[in-house]
Amino acid sequence: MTDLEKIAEKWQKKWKKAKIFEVKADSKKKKYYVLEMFPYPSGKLHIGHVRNYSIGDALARFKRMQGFNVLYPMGYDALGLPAENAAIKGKTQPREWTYQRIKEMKKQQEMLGFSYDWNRSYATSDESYYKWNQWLFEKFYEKGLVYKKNAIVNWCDSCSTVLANEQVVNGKCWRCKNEVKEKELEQWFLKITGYTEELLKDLNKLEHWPERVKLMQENWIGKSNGVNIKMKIKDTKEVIETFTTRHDTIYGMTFIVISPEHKKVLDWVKGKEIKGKVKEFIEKVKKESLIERTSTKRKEKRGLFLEKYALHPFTGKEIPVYTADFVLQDFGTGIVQAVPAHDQRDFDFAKENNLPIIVSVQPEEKELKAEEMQEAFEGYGILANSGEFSGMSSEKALDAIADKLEKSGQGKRAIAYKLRDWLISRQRFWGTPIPVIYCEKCGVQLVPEKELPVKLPEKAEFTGKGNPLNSVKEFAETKCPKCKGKARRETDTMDTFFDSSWYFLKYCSPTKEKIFERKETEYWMPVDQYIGGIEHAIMHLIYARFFTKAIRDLKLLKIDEPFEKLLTQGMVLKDGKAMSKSLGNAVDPGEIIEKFGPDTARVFILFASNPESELEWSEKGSETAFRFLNRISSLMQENLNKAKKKKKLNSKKERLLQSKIQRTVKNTTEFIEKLELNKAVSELMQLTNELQKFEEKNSEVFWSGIEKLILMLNPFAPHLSEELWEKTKGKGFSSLEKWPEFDKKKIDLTVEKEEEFLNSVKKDVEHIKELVKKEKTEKVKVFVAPKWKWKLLKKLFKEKEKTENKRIEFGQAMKKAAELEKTHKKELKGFVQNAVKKLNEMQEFIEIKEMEVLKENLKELEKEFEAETELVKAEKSKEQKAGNAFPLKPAILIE
RNA sequence: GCAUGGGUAGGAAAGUCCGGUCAAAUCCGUGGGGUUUAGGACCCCAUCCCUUAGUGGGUUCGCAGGUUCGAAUCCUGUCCCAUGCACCA
Repeated sequence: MTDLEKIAEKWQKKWKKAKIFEVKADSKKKKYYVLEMFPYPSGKLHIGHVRNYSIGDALARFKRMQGFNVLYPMGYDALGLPAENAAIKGKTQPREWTYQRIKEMKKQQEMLGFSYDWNRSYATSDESYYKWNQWLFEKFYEKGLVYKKNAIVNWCDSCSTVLANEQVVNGKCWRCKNEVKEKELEQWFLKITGYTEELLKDLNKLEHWPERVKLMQENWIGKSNGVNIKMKIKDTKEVIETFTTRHDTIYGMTFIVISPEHKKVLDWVKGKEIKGKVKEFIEKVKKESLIERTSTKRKEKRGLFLEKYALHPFTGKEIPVYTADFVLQDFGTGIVQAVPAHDQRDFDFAKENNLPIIVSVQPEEKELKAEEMQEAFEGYGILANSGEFSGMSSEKALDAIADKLEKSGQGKRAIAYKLRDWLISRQRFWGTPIPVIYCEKCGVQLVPEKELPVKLPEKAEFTGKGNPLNSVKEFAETKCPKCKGKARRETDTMDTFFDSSWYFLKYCSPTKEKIFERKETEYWMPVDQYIGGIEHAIMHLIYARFFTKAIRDLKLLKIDEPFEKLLTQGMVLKDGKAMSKSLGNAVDPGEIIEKFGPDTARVFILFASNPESELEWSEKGSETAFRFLNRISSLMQENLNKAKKKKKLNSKKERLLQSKIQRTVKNTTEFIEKLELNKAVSELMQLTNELQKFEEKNSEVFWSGIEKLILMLNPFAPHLSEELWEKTKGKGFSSLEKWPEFDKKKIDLTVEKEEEFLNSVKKDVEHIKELVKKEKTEKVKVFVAPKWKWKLLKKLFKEKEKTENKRIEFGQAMKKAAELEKTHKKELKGFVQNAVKKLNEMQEFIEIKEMEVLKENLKELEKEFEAETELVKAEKSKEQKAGNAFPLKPAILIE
């Protein structure tokens, strides 16, 4: 309601004025760096943004209250296509459009009351930011981490630019979902493959990353251990190399497949009759979009015989060489040994082309016969038809065969990765200009450091065709920095993922003179908690890790990994579907803020679901949150007049409430620490209920509960927290208060457990009653026995069951008592005895004529069954090993 | 196909690591009552099924088995769902 809105505005102003969220590096203080993935400024805040920032702000506020020096910044990933598309559509320029959106977005963020240090904010489209993109590019160039090459690249028609491999999702453009084509172009690459091993290995260091993200990166890197095998081509001096991880099947090789893009293919068919056919085939493959080519739905494999034979390295047999579309150019060597018996793809191809099948690995269960096989056997087994290796297991053969290849110089162990170098050229305007000049005489020249940044022109024409930078003469035409002659500027710009690969470093020290102040940056880094969407699991998160390592190797920083903890938040759904503009089902968070204020929006979104799970949007949900906040508010304000004459009480109820308050403090703290914020809110709701039910609203406990509740509310509903804090205390900021600390001493276990315990006893008694009724007996014996004696008891009574018609059952109350006595020895001295007493008293309620309660009186029984003492001992040590506290339980004997 | 994470009351979502206090927190929804000019809001009670004044009984935590005196919780198998990867040799 407007009330909450007014409060929000009031406190946002106060915070700003008092500058309470501005921070400085201070080596004396413990730091904590909370970071959300910065947004692309599309203008309006999406509900997913609200969720993202509500999580981050809750943590930032929590850590701040715990006494940490908290860095919590916000910025804008402001370069990129949408601005340019807007320019094509309308009369605006990308710059104008972008900064307008940033303004709008920032306003909304401020309305929500996030505790950012706005002083450190920037946009990647600021010249003072992208200057350092260019600077880094040059440093990387000098280090050999940047290179230009002619390559087959992924081309998106609708974005009219190339894409990195990471940006191709299922053969489609990650942004516009258009099908991606192959195109041959000269482009700039970053040598991320120089860090493949480290990127893979260091995943182990990331203990606090979600397993699935690490797994996705691992898969993306795609390491395969295998061998490269050299094979001579018959009647020539040529040697080709195949890569395989299954060299144990080498004797099953019946043909070779080379990828259609491989240079050798055209070489080989030169001047031959099949040339035409082969060329046609290659063209066909190239024209196919990636999605068609890699579809698993298509089973048939297309290929051609190249009229060449390779010689088997061990047997010297002639092996025909084919080219086929199922072999990829850029994995391994682009050539594979085909073993139809043990690889499904090879099997399919062999069947279609009538190629022989040789079984070289036999599974253990049955014997394979080549003629009868319906599918390939891809498992490990025992080698057959494999010369000297026949009879060996696959596992052993892998090593033995690799050894033999290496010794004979016919091959060596090799590792292949799926990860390729990162293509960063983009044929677009609104990106960081690549600081390179092409001179006819001097070739590729870097723009001298002093001349950085290479600025984007103020204006350009956006026709939607080609890169607008090409048509800006002042930009494209330049002089060679070396010979001062006529030269042309690189008009490709950088992939915007370049910008976001190091932006978290810039927040640490917003200086303009350097890329960053080392000392400050090293103080703040690494990011302690990073929060963002799962969609960046590979692209952004692997690039950022790569940059951090590369920057370390430039000796600019000493940090290996940028993000200590990672939380990947779930999506916000409506009717089970992701919300999106294109589906037209997006909820505007602005409406809720207007209706209920920012606190409500935040509490609702945090309470509705665990941050990692998906969140189902509901209209009612925000009302709940709103009511909850109002309830706290009125609970406090209605009783404010009673606060002055606080009474000290010492009733059981009061002690129970005190315990409850402490439990809430403990649980809430732990939940926020684990970022299980929905549970934290639930805890606060429970405490609110308890406080409301508590009758003595003028008591000290009640008010200490209220105070703690208000403080613990700050991370979730900061404005209301401040308002209520001011009302109780008269001054100050709750945001600057100390987070309530759990005080074990204030928990009154005795009282707390009493009821619980009595209930247990009651249950046991009731159980006894029931048994009595069923068994129609009038006599009951209750033994209180350690658990390790149960086995014995059981045996004992099994006998009696037969001979004397007696039964045994086990209760639980005494166990409870015993456990408590053990873990809380001092507080609960004599609890067990009490329990026994209670149990005796309970007899009154049971219509049993005779009931004995005996504690550990089993010695006599043991004597009766002396042979069983060994059993008892064994059970006892087993229990103790398992660390069971004090497994004392009553055994009930019915006679 | 491979990998990971899940399946809990009308809905969302705790509890599962560490078995007994679990017919199972919390929130919504639904029903009843109080307050209110009405609506809303607020407060109280109920909400798996049968039964009672309190109470008692029955059936539940995807499905099927197993371990145990005792299983939502441990073990085995199985089905379903979500996400990611996928002609990677």
